[in-house]
Amino acid sequence: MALATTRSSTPRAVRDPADGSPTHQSLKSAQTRARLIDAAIRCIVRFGYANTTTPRVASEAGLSRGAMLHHFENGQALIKAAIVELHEKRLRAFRRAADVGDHDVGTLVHTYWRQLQKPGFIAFHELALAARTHPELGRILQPLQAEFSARFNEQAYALFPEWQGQRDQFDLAMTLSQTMLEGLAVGLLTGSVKEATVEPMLALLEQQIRALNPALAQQASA
Amino acid sequence: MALATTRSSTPRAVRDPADGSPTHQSLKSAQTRARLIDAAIRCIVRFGYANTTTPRVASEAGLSRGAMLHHFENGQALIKAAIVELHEKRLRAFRRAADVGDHDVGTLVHTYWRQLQKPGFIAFHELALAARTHPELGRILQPLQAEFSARFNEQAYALFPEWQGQRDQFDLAMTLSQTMLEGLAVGLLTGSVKEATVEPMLALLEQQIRALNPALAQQASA
DNA sequence: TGAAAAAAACATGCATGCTTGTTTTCGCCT
DNA sequence: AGGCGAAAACAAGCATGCATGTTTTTTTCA
Repeated sequence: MALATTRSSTPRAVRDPADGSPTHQSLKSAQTRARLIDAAIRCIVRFGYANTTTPRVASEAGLSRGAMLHHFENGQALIKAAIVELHEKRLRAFRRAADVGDHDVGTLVHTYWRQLQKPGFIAFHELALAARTHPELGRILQPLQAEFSARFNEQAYALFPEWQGQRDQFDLAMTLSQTMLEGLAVGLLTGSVKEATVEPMLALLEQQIRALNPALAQQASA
Repeated sequence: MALATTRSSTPRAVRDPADGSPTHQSLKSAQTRARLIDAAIRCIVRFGYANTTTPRVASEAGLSRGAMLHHFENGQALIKAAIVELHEKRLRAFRRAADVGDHDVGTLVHTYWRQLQKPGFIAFHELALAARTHPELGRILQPLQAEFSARFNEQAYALFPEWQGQRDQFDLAMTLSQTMLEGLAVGLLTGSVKEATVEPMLALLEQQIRALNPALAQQASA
């Protein structure tokens, strides 16, 4: 997706009638848009961001390219929508994970790890790396990434009473977790890490987190 | 670089006369080839692999596109040469680091970390991620990556008497280091990690490595 | 019937490999 | 020794393919 620097114009959104009742067409339109966004994400995962072209996305969605551009104006608009969708997916998954009653460190680590195994992470990493050399993409991605990071850390901190009053240690543990787990995930993606070493790494991370908090230290580690 | 699936033909290498003495032409040719390879790597770092086109590389090298294709047949041959060059750079850097007399854990961690800060790592990561969706690239990259990994681990194991007889622990420490440091480097690249958190992370890694080896445990950690 | 959705047709730009042309260097041979 | 032919280094142009956005036509449905 070349992400041509075009003026972002008329965001051809679904417009219901004045009374707000969704018409048949507006429903179908929203549904088609969703199908296109999903197709875009699938393409990014399967072919990589660089090879995610408009004809491919359209064909993946089972639509003509013309129909696709009817809904999205240009490729950039579609990518932007896909990013927002991915972001919201991430937030939803985080909320779901936070709702789990069990706040054991090991469970948390494994939950986060499972998140990174999903296709969404691949797509995000593809986009994040592409953004390095594509300012246009960076401008879209950066604020969302910051928002997620802030919300994630804040919520997590509030969720764990064991860390109260040790914000620095907690932040360190969070950064450590993100770094290790994402490093592991990227390593798997690029083949520099073998599948068999994943579990030992998770155990090591868990152990390290416990070591950072005296209140957790006495609990057994795997 | 589209990496068209073309038959790899005549690897137009530099051929000296039978007596092996380098002629003026062969020297200049080798030099030009090196300039092209360097230009390719620079382009990958600056524009990303996907935006590394043959005209860009040629212009970066200060040559015409025709001249470039005279030396490299097609884009793929150039990329392949660039990968090999990067691989050898990595091996050389590793050898240099191993020659340092001081085998302190902290020094080693920082030395490895400094390696990952160099442009070569960016290029390698770009290529590794592109290889995920580009089998052609993967076939080139994979064996070199395996060779480096094996050589790296073997040499490092021989270099540290403190770990003798604890191969499993040692391998774990190596994987941990690679995962953490590469995760950190990628995090910096994609903006998901702040510069300020790097040093604390390195300290944490160092501490964890010491914890894995009783012989190192008594030494002070930062 | 008329507006939105979908499809098709169109025009442009760029990257790729290939081919042709020009200059420089090398080996050889009288 | 010196010039001649071959080959390599370099440059430029050509044709193809594909991705992009724009415009026009057809279909669908309230």
